[in-house]
Amino acid sequence: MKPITLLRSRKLPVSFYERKNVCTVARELIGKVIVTTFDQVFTAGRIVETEAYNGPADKASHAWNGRRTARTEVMYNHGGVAYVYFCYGIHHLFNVVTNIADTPHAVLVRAVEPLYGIEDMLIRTGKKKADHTLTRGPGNVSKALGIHTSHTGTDLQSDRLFIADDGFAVTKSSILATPRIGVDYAGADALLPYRFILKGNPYVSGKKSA
DNA sequence: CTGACGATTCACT
DNA sequence: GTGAATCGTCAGC
Repeated sequence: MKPITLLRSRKLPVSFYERKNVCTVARELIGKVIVTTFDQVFTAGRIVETEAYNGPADKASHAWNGRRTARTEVMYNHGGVAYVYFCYGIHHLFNVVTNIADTPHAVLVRAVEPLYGIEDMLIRTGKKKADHTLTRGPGNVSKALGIHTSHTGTDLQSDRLFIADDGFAVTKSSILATPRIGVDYAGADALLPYRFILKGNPYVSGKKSA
């Protein structure tokens, strides 16, 4: 079976995303495969780094204190849709909405390990060779996979953008929880261990994977 | 309408 | 380690 066909048959169900603990979803997304087929180009990568954003209670979240604006409206969907937004005038960041409708939780995908379509990722990013910087960091992930802010609100049961379980085994001890990156403004919430990484994977962003 | 700034990245010192 | 790039979003007037 072709990889794309196999992956399409193993999409994570809506029930995976609708669970109420956003950290559980963020942790379990480690090792799963994110797939895009925009413009007939098939690219996929294994998720090796995520961050959880715990809705109204989380000062680092766009939905902190119940903020609800045109941009964040997508987060109030039920779990299992994409939330993509534009940052620093340059970068598109890809998130997965979790929990039930009206509870604006989300998981940011910060890094993946390229699996398919590496040539196309090089074209999209303008890089010359496929090293660990290709899909390290949330801006690069979106760029390599061709994800754009226009994809915000996309249902992850779609064939064009989804996440699948290809059977890759991740042991609990190989996942590490650390504080999140770039959220110093969030005060005490910046210290919460809401970032999950696959220990030792070269695509994980930041300095040493501690 | 205006201004300040960000869930970042990359080139350069 | 430091700073520029670059523009949509949002709070405040």
